[in-house]
Amino acid sequence: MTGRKKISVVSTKDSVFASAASLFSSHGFNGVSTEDIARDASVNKAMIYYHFADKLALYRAIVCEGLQAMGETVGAIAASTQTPDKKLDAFVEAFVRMTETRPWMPAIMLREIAEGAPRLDPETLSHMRKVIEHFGAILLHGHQRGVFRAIHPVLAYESIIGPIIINAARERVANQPERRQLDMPMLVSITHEAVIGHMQEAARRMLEP
Amino acid sequence: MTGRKKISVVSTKDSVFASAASLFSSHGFNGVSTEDIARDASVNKAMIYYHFADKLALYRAIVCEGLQAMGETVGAIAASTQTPDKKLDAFVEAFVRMTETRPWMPAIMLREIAEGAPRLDPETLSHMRKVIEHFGAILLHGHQRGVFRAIHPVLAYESIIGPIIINAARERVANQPERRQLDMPMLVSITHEAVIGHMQEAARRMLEP
DNA sequence: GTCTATACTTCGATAGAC
DNA sequence: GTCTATCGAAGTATAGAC
Repeated sequence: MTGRKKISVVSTKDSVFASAASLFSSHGFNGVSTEDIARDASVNKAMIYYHFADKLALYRAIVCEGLQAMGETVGAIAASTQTPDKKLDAFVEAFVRMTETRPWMPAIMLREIAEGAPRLDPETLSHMRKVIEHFGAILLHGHQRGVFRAIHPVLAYESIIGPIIINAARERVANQPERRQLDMPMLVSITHEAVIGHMQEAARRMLEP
Repeated sequence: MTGRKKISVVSTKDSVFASAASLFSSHGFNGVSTEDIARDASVNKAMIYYHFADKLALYRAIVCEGLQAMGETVGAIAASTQTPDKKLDAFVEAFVRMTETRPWMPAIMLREIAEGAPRLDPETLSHMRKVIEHFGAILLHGHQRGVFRAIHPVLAYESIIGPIIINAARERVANQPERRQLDMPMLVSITHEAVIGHMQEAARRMLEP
């Protein structure tokens, strides 16, 4: 308890991380300047370079943290003793919950897919791979039990996480006040419970033998 | 036949368009400079500004052309006299064919979703809206005939086009020679026929009453 | 840990000759 | 239609005082 320097509950490093995550999510890596981040975090620009090696290291830290968490969550589901159907439901719900706890991730993931993840370091790529591998294990478990049909694991993976992250990214910008003017079908709001229910049902139907 | 100035089959304007489409697709609007485009098109940088008002106008022309074509294709399917099931199959196939005829579109669409399309002009947005509306008409047709269950049209739309464009974007970078080294599950190649078959089946199962 | 000032680079865009 | 040269703005990063 000695030497408490700050009253504020969040450190500058956390402020930078939070602002950068939000801005990178909205505008992409190249659409955000270090000045934008400093302004949003109410922090001096030089502080970014005190806490992170450079802009790229900051970006990587954000993506790595998110994918690591996803890898652990999906790994726990795959390793559990539930039935394949329950695992599938849990996988869908976990992905939707991730869009709540880390709302910056969906848009970032979409951009990484679009670009082929050229910026990600090996550690982050390994977390990304683990998510797919654990999902594949769930698929295999169900197939061996005869409750899932044979299916290409990558197509199945994309068919489940694709709609979830696209819907989350779409809804995130739809909820921005300045966009409320345009009444587009793309701007409707859908509850997360509805998304979970829809995707669990769609996934179950897709995998039924 | 008077005054033919050029031997080359493609005009400079088309070269600029093609190079810009490919580069924007790979690196995003902010990830590409006008110099990059000029170099790739083997054209002087000033020529870009002769044919297009500015970088943004060039980008918009590319997105607008692609979405207009999609809107017309889906509109024709919705207006046809086929059964709802056949329309659904045709919709899936049309989307996959679009990823072949305009391979730059999937990644661009993913980024536009991630950003909430802040760069698109009203005309382009209207083409985008038409695609969804025509898809919604197919859904309604099937529901009225009792062959599709009630379902949120936006969720259904995202559930079909999401996996298609994500798979196309993923495969596009997977096929780049310099990425072949990393053996990731994300780098497998899947034939378009397999994608069409999978998504037609998944869509049919999703919409079955 | 925090801030100011600045060096260095890249990029979008245009003027003007041919 | 094509090209060279260049201006001005914006962005990354660091040096160094406090």
